[in-house]
Amino acid sequence: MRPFLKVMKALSDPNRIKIIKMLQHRMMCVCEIQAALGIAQPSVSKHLKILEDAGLAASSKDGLWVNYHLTGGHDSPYAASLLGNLRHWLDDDPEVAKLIKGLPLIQREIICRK
Amino acid sequence: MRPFLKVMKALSDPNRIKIIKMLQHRMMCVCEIQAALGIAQPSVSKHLKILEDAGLAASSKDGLWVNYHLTGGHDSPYAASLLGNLRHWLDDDPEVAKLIKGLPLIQREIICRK
DNA sequence: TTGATATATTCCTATTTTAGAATATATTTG
DNA sequence: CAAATATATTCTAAAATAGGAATATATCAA
Repeated sequence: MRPFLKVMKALSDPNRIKIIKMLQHRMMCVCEIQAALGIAQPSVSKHLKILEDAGLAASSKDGLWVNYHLTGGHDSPYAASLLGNLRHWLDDDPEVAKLIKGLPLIQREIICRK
Repeated sequence: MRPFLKVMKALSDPNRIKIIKMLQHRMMCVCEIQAALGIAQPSVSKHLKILEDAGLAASSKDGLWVNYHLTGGHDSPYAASLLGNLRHWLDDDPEVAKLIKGLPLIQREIICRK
């Protein structure tokens, strides 16, 4: 039951759903996600940790950056199934659509690096 | 986004999942669910309301009793899909299995009617 | 090594969620 | 109509959640 509930809870927050929808298009580092969502950096890190714990996302370090990407849900059948559904769900949600449309403008070399 | 989140939130609570797993076997009234879960009656009513609002369950009155049953998810594609998955998911969860096994003993004529 | 930068963690606050007691509503029965 | 019963609603307290400020950690560059 626990792993199932973790996936459901992870998918119960709009910012985390937005993160997933963006990661469907490409991997992103924390500061890119922060810029896209317009929320504080620690909030982004915490959301990502919740997605990781649920088996929905994973990360790999690249120097200072930590790149996050979606998993295939190999650990969790629940994660696998929901990630599959979310592949097409919410594509026409206004907020999601706007985010995706603006995604090309979010580039770590421009957004980060003060 | 809102309807999707409603379904996810509705499925983020263990008692509500247990209710769904029981309703897969038969319709139940509030006092039967209360007896099965061992929680207060108002808590059951509130859980049921959340399941209804998400489009996962529906009710019909029969005298003093209110019978709850699962929907086909006709209002919500999210509800439909998740209900389909939950048809087999968590069947071997210990708590769920125990609940289902005890289901035949839960009969409104015996449980309710003081 | 020092300074700068990206990310994670801690701490605190505000909001939401859950649970149950008390109460209200509705329906059946006498 | 009055009593009994099943359910819903309200209210309050406890727990979980989300947010950001402050801080810690880690890596790169000079």
